[in-house]
Amino acid sequence: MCSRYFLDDDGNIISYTFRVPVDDRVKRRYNIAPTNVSPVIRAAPEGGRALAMLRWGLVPYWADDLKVGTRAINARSETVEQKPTFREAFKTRRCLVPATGYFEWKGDPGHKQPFAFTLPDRPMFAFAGLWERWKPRDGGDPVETYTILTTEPNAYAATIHDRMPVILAEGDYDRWLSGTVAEVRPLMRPYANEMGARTVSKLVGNPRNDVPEVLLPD
DNA sequence: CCAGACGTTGTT
DNA sequence: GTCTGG
DNA sequence: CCAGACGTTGTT
DNA sequence: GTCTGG
Repeated sequence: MCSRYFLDDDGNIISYTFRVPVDDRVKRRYNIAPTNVSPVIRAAPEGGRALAMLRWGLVPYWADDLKVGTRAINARSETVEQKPTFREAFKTRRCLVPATGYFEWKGDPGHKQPFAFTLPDRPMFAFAGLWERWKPRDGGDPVETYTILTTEPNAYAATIHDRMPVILAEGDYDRWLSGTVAEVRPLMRPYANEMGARTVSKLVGNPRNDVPEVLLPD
């Protein structure tokens, strides 16, 4: 399971834009890749929820550098409570990761075909995520990062891949953000409703290669 | 004891 | 920070 | 987009 | 400096 993307109203892949807090430039992306700063939703200290821009790839607070995060883009829900990298975040720093779809690849190495997954009844939805705050040893600005939980695939996802991201029901958002460990544990399960998957160009998601903005026909 | 890992997936 | 392996 | 690599051989 | 990988 890897990158997510955003669609327009017609279901075509589009770039999405957001303002980077650091320099206020407008960044345009076709796809979210590991290490990209991208939107997540957390419980706000003052109550309610807050959108924030975090870097994809969780870096635990005790890490020596950011490199650890490039490998922690996903966390297995089956082991998240035991793994040193994730267990503290799982207790108190959960987040929602918004998306309109995600890519998955299938096939032999060198001939892998990418597929775009969507939820027919939910134009936008949320993955279950965790976040962390890492402080550089040299006293630089803290860096906030996140990861996406994975689980076993449902019948749809299983046709393409052996894992899938944890997709939350809308009614479970608050529970995921603020519930106890016992309350959120049962939420980490395969998505129960219908999903769609379409083949897309192998160049999708890579802006450097003039990414086509439209899904290819089935 | 101390050094080293701490993770998931397997594409472009 | 904490666990594991040597 | 941006961080990171940029390379090959292989025994003291 | 430029290409690649995430």
